[in-house]
Amino acid sequence: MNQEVVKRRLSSEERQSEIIRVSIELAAEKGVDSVTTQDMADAMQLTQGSIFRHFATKDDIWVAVVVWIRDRMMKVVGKAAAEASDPLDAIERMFNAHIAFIGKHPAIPRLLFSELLHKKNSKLRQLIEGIISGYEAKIAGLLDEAKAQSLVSADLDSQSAAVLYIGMIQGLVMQSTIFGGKRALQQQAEKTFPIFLHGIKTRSSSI
Amino acid sequence: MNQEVVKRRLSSEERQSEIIRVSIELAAEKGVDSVTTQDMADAMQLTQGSIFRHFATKDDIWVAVVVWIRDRMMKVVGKAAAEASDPLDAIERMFNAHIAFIGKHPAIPRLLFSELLHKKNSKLRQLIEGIISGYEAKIAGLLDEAKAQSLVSADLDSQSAAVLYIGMIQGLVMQSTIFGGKRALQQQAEKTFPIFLHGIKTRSSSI
DNA sequence: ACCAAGTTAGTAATTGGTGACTATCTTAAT
DNA sequence: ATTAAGATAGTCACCAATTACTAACTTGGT
Repeated sequence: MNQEVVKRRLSSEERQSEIIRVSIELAAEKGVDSVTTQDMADAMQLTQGSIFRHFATKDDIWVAVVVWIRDRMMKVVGKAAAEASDPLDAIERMFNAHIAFIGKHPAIPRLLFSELLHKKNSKLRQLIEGIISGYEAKIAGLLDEAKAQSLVSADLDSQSAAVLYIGMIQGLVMQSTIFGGKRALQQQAEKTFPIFLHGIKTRSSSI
Repeated sequence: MNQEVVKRRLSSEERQSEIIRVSIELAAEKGVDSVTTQDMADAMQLTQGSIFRHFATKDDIWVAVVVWIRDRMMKVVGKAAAEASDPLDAIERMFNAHIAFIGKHPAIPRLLFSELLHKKNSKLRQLIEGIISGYEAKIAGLLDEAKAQSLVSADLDSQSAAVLYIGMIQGLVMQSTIFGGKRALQQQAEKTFPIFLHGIKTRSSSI
């Protein structure tokens, strides 16, 4: 009758991963700020208090979430870049990897951009700032290489182009947040990247 | 001794404007979600309860804020576009007007992008979606005109370019949120726009 | 191989605090 | 004198964190 679901007891490490996972899920649904520890517990069929067996404070959970994201993203994007033949190819591969990653975890850009950035918190803020500015620096660096190889315009401002690159991703995410799901994201991304690419390629003397 | 500040009593209409004003200010400082009605009251030297003489619910305040932003932005951007000589010029003038407007009210993109977009609320969400998609449609429309006048590449996807345009603004805002103030925003914007512009101009057959 | 002792994850109830909203009184302005 | 804005003092709901306790593993000594 009572088909009792086997309630496994998880190790603290496993449970921490579980908490991180559901936190990301919940943040995708209702936004970071409105996710409560009760929500997390409900999503895991656990009591609210037991969360604090595994994390000292709720803030620590978000820190762990952002670290998780950073590590996964670095791995995925880094692998994509490693397979590239030249700097421009690397940027394109990173872009595609990034979009695919976001498609799998729609909550992530929402977590990184904007919301947590405005917390006084400092720990979280610094973490996120580090991720974004590191990413931007990586793109700018690749663009400098591309310039050295004459793949892009010599008078291109690499940093500004990197800002546009990241903005492009933000714009695509917002677009897909408003209209439709991830299918739209992929398709829209494919159409948008060439415009960016053309923007950084050699121009005809005049600005 | 007690240099009693003359505490004027405002009409409900005046007080509503005041509430909208301080709400935007506070949202810029600490993010929309963490602004309380107590914060607003403090900022106006008023008691918390009095707020509700002028707005029925807190949500109504944010609705009023977004409506205020929409009206101001439409006016500023619309005027900029009206002075333009051609569609591309209109886009550039709109961009500059938009950046200048954001420079004056740094909270605004934070209000529109992301945070309030993820509220179930519907009223607010619809309002914001309307603003963004309307803006995007306006840009896409101008790009279509530009295409008709052969000012941009004939095979340009106007909608994708509009996504990139909006993303560019988001990227610039985020950039200036992380590093430095509005001075940086203006300067960075001037360097970034030409890259976008070049991206939409005539390309050499191949994509 | 066994089991008592120790350890750790989970529960249930509670605490301290905060925030939106309200009912009632007070006062300034016409 | 009337009335609308503001003050005061609440209520109610929610939430992070804690505490006292229990159930389920793990392990070392026999």
